[in-house]
Amino acid sequence: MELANRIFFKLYQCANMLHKTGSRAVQDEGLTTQQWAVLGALSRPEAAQGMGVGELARYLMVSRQNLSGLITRMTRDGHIEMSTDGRDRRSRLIVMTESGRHVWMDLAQPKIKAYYEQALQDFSMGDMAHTLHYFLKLLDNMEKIDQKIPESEEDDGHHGVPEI
Amino acid sequence: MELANRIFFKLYQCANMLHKTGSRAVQDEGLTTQQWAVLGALSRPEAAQGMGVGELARYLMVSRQNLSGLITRMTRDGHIEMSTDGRDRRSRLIVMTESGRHVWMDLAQPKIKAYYEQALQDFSMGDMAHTLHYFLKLLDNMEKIDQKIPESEEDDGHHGVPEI
DNA sequence: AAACATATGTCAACATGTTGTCTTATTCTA
DNA sequence: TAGAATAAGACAACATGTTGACATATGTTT
Repeated sequence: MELANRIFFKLYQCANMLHKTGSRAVQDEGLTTQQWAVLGALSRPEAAQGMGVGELARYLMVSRQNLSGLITRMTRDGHIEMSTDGRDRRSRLIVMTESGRHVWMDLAQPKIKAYYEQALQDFSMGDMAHTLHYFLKLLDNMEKIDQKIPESEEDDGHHGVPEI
Repeated sequence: MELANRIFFKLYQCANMLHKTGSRAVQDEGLTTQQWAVLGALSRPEAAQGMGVGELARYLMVSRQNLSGLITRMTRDGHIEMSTDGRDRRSRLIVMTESGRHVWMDLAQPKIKAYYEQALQDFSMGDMAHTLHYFLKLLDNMEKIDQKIPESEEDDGHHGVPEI
């Protein structure tokens, strides 16, 4: 399994470098790699009405508690705000503010575009398609590992009294 | 750059899942994904004599300050220990302890092997080779981005008086 | 209505990651 | 030898990530 070992070590290094270089690319806008992911998620047409907290946490694949801190900081910075969902009053929708949209579209996007171009230097269209394909496959397998937990069915919350 | 966008978002998700599922795979041994990377680095024949702090930080692509905390915890847990380098007395060599080697070889390795098998489910030998190739290429580009900093040449330290 | 499920908030403890600053040893070099 | 570079340690501030536990409000089902 020497190949497997090298793959995961490189993935680990890639993760560290993405965090470092990605955050550095948008630091002038007061953003980080994670906040960039949040704004990216909220800027999708599918999320035009906003996204619930749990929904966004699942989408980004981070814990609800972790996202909570992110939301606090981004609300403080005026990038996003919460609004209540009319249909389900338990849900609170996270939406981009006008200021957030400006920061994202006008300030961050050019930096991100430049970052992508450098990070994917010498990648052909086919290379990119293959890379994405392997990422999707890897992610799929890791999600299966994640769900393969016998006790406490996948998430938190108290699903009724545990029969003592 | 829609493809680029998807690639980096998947990389971000992969990083989160590697952290989560990897740490969970070795939690019974009291390890985390990062500590697993450290032990993996130290168990290589090239590192038989140990590795310096800065050397290991560069190898793992993390900051010296971050590695410092990791070292403290792993020393506390008895997995590693520091020894002085005879050749360069500024350097301190990080080496695995007997206990650390046991935890790594006998306890963690079987779990890691199983993890690799699940995470690389349905990857052919060729798929793995390609995946590794794209990771290496991506990492190479990100390293170039990292080094492309005009001021404060790449690392910390005081390189003489900065001409006031 | 009562029980259960869902959606979120909050607090805590901990491990990782970054940057910046300052100090102390060494070693290398002009 | 003096100065510069290198290797580490230590501290701080901050952002991210995890898990666990407990509270609260609101839907849904029986």
